[in-house]
Amino acid sequence: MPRTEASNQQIRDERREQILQAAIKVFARQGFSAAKIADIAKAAQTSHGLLYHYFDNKEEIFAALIERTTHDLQQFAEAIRMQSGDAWERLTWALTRILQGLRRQPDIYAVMLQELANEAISPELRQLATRPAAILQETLKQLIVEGQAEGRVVAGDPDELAGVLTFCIEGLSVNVLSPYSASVIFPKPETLLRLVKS
Amino acid sequence: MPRTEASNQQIRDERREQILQAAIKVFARQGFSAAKIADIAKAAQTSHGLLYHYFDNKEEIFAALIERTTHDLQQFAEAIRMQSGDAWERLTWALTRILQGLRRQPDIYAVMLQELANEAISPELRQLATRPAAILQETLKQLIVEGQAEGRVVAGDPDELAGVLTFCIEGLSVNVLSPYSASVIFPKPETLLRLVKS
DNA sequence: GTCTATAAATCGATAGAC
DNA sequence: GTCTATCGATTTATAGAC
Repeated sequence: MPRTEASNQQIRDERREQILQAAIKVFARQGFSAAKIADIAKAAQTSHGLLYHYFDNKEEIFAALIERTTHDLQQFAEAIRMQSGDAWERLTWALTRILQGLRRQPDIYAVMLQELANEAISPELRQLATRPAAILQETLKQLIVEGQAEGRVVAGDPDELAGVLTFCIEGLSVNVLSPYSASVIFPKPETLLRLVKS
Repeated sequence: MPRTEASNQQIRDERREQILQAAIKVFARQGFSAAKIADIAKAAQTSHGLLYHYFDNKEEIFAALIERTTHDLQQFAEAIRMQSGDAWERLTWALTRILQGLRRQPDIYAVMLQELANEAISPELRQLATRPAAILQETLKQLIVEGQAEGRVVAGDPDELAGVLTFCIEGLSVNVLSPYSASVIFPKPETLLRLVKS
């Protein structure tokens, strides 16, 4: 009995997912350039030959990761808008969720940040890589602007305030990934919120 | 007339300095792994062969950078202690100086951060690379503890507070280095200080 | 769909001339 | 002290068998 087209498709989807998950881990810990195709293949428990069956090259894998992250963050932004409560409550909720996500999976945030300035990546891809952080920052900015109208967020340039929050999250992600991160203290949401509280 | 020993020494010192300055730029923009010896040599305006006359290998260059940065930050910490005024005033001075330094030379901060989690670097070197950030954080912590005794710094875990400030500085440095950093807003010292102000 | 073997290119590091 | 030529190892990517 031959494999059906449907089950073949399922196999492909699973493999692709395996590879992407492995790539996140490897990119986060080695950086794009040092990450070897063989490393990703090993982490995904496949041969490196098969990897080229799913992606044209290393940049394609990276691009797929960035696109997924961009999509995830857009959904997150949407979820925040759907959240009930005033802007301050939604800002609290958002930062709490972000810090939780960072605890479970710091890898993707670290990839996002580390490759921003990396000239080893093509300019087109690097520009793509700026998107997730931009979405995050823009989302926070919206909440800050609304919060200022409510009087619960301190006056001041909302871009500056959203930027500082973003820097914090990015800096934390890389520190968490360090093998010497035992002493890294995860800030509480309230600690970060002090930055913008009026 | 042959070159004297003294002038030879001066040539060596200058070359070494040229190479280190070039290495900072290249490491910051490409990361340790993607940074090619040829790139560093070109930026330093020497042949790549000569580079090996001054350093045994790529890791040695990186180690020299880290050591210098560690030394510079130790001196900075000492300068802060020498500063007059209470802890709050010295904390303000310190953050102002750090942000100024980041404007002029974001490269070394970015190198510090980006290689923290990079497994392409030997464990010994990576541990060394944790020192500069640790010194920075420890210095800020001291000021925070003193500031809390004065009542001008908010109560709370000083390690957490110092950590958040450090994350901000690190995150900012990488964003500034990105070629798409036109929209990055340098936070004012007062903005960061809100995180710890009582 | 998956693997192994291999081609082709890149890059760190060395040797030797000046 | 400095350079060019080159080796050797690593790694991306492909080809072809199963």
